[in-house]
Amino acid sequence: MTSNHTPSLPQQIIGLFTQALHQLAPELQGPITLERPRQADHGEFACPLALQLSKSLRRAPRDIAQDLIQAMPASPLIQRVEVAGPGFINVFLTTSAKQAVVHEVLQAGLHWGEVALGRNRRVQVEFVSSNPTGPLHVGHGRGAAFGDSLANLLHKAGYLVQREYYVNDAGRQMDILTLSTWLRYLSGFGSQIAFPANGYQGDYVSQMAEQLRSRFGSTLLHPDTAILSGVSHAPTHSDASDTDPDAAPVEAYMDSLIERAKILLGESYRSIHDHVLTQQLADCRDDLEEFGVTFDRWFSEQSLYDRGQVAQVVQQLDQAGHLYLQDGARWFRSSAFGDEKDRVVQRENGLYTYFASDIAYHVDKLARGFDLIIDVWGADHHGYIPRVRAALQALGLKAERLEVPLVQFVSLYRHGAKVQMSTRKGQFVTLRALRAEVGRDAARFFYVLRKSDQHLDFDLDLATSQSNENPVFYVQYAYARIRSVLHKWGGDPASLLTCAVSPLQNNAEFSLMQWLRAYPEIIESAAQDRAPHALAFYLKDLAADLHSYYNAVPFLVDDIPVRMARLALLQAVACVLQDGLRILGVSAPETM
RNA sequence: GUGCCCGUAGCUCAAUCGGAUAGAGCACCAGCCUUCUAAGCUGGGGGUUACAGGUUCGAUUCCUGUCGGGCACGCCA
Repeated sequence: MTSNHTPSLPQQIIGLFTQALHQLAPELQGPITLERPRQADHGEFACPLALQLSKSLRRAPRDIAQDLIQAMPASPLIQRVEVAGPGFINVFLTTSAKQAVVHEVLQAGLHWGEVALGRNRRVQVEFVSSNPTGPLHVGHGRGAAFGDSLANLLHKAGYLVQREYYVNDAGRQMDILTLSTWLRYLSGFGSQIAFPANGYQGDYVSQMAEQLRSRFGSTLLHPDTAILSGVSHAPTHSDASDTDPDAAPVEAYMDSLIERAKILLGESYRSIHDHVLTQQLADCRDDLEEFGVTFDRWFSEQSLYDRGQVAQVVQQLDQAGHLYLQDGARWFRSSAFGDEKDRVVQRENGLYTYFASDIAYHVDKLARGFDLIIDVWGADHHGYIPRVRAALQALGLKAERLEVPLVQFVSLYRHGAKVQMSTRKGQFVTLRALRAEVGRDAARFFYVLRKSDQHLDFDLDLATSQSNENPVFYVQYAYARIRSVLHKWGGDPASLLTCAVSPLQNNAEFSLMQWLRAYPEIIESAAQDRAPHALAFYLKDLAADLHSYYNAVPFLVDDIPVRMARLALLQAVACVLQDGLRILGVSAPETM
């Protein structure tokens, strides 16, 4: 890790300010920060220290700045410092200090940008965690792209990262999928049972029904009369409107069908259940792998029940006096821990709620010794965070270790109109379909191109057009151009490590060196803020500078020292582009 | 109705945890390939940061209110 050896250049500059501050006002030892000015004529670094001290010292910022400059020790890194604007201290580096970054990058290679933020602390990132009841759609794709990029980013920033997928294999949704598949299977044999309005209607259900038929033949068959015995009538349109598949009669019809299925099928019900679960998980895993996303662990919700962890955690809450009975259900007094109301953990019928198993899940995570637990959730779950925190607090656990970045919804637009999506009816654009249309690279880059908590309008026409409007091509093209030049040159890349960089003197070159210098800072702040989009924007900016340089200056010139220096700079830029794209899950093509 | 998030160029979005003259891309206008990839570059127009107050050296950022949008408010998961 680079920062463990010699102090980085920004750290050295901060050291100079620290000494100056110590001399000027020994009693004030706050953290000193550096900023990167937007404008080149404001120097390489700007320090707002004088502005911040103004209040406590009760003096004009510019006067303080002047004194700080006087107190700063001389340094071979610094050409000059000056007071600017309301009281900024602008730092101008010497030419050699600016150029030194090229060799720093080349020596570090793909390790450039590694920072010690994580200090080898263990972090778990749990993301996607979609119900295995159907194909992943474009909303899950955003969670996958964000979570994976964030995990890469945290790793780069010095954390030990584990990726986990929480499989909701224990709930009613799985029963609904099981029943939906069975009903499709039965209709293949001529059954006339009305398909529930809230059943899963996608083509993949019919495909799984076909699999049941080839695997189990007709052994899962039961006559309609036996199935419908005692089942409430299927709701007609007068009972429930089309727009509300969750209406009570619809739910009751579904529940009674599931109950009959379990009774009639016995052991076979489990076989169907396991078959559809296995199929959906395999499909999900393949889909994500093709998206460049892999998980270290797939954690089964059912396993929490099998090991008795759900019952145990409810018992612990009860013993600690945080539960009470009301209306036949068992409630957790979460309002005592900041939640807006109390929550049920065990229903009147004796079944635990999803909330109960989720408490057990988070207790299990904490017990596994992570210093930081990051749950990437859809923004629609935001109201759920306080109750999980409340439960962990009630159990005396370190709830502050749980962090929940929210990923906002994705709206699809086709021909300027919003596309309606419904998982049950199969009317959604799948992640797989999106990848097929725009490709993995464009999809992954597009997804992280805005803040995760910002609503994302995914323009299918734009994304599927394969046009140069898609910014991923812009960044990849910069990398491919560099590779092309280096290939044409044909020399030994190792020779670039030792060549002199003093010929790098023009503004385009200094600008690129500034960007290279900024990379570790971008990694650190993006990891700290859980903001992969900051890296995406950085790469766009770096690529823009590279393209500009490419058009302004010839590289393969006759002057050997100049040629070598410029190629060294290109190689350094390529390193950062390649590494940044890797973190975002985007390929860095040699040619385009 | 209550809570959370959001409102920045015609469109899609940034803005270094309160910093200097608010920046990119697309679209529009004018230029640049007999030399390393034109999926590129150079220049130009485009803003009361939804609105009104407040906090201070300084506000797109923090606080209050209004307007507008999204989401959530189950013994579903």
